[in-house]
Amino acid sequence: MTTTLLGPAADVSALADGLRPALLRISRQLRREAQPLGLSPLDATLLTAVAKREGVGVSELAELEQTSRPTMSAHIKRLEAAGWLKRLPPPSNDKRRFGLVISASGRKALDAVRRRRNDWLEARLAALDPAAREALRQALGPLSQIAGERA
Amino acid sequence: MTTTLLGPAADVSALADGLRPALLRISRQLRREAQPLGLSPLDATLLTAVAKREGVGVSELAELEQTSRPTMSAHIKRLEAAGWLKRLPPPSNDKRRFGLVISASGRKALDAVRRRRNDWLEARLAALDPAAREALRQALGPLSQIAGERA
DNA sequence: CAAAGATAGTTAGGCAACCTAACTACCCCG
DNA sequence: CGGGGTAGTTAGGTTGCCTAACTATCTTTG
Repeated sequence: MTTTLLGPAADVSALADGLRPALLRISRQLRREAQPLGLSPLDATLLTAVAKREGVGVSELAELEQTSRPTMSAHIKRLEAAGWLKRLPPPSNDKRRFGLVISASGRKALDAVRRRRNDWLEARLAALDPAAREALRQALGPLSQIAGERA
Repeated sequence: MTTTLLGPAADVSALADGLRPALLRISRQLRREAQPLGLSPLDATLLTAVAKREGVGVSELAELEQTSRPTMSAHIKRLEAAGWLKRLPPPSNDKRRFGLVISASGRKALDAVRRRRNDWLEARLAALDPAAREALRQALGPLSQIAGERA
């Protein structure tokens, strides 16, 4: 608790300094594990997001995932080419936008990834003792908040 | 606690599924904030690592930071060009390796970044309520462990 | 109701951080 | 002193991200 003597600002600063390298390193590993025959962590995240909001549009999804529209457009193109999601013609009468939905094979790929236990992050989590995992579970809310995740 | 009914494996799996998107999104933001006139989060992390182990070599640093040697080599080159660190001639008699040390201006840049409070992560942390920050503080150890950080 | 402006999505061009393979230069051991 | 290992770099490619600029389609409004 020595840090609190310096006031909340120093406290936050120290926490940020501790979190930054850990987060950078973890995400490096996370992005690295592109299973040759499965979904990358990013793909899985995007498919999950689409599954959660069937019929979402590219722009809306970009905003949810906090990327630019062109970036999301490219991801969608890739995922569509892989057959993991489909574009439905306009849900409204607006001919500019499509509704994105996960395809049957996308859902299958997602389930397969979830069933398989050879994932880097899962392996790391499994290696921790239960108290450490509980601490992470408690931190999940705040982390999501920092990430700016909306329902 | 419903998840625990499915056993520890499902538990870990659910935690991983929750953490993955949050971590990916946070790191996206983190990597984005390249302050035009200061250190990027990556640069700050690397300089700190070098400062913590004066005289470290490129390979050793690569291993510590969990990147390939060429990747680290390139970072070092960039940081050296920016004047933030220096290579000392061999600390031993081994002419293959150099000892890396942070320069005066590197240390100054690091201090300046720490003093400035306009950092993305710090701002996000400051916006959380104290309990959430405490949860993150508790999670810092486990996160560092996942990241494979060594002393 | 047509022109002007706003919005959905794409294309084009670039950058940063990563990787593997292959190379140079050096060390050390038998 | 020759051969195998190690430190570091070079070369070449991938991924994920960005901004600017464009097309096509609404929507507003004078």
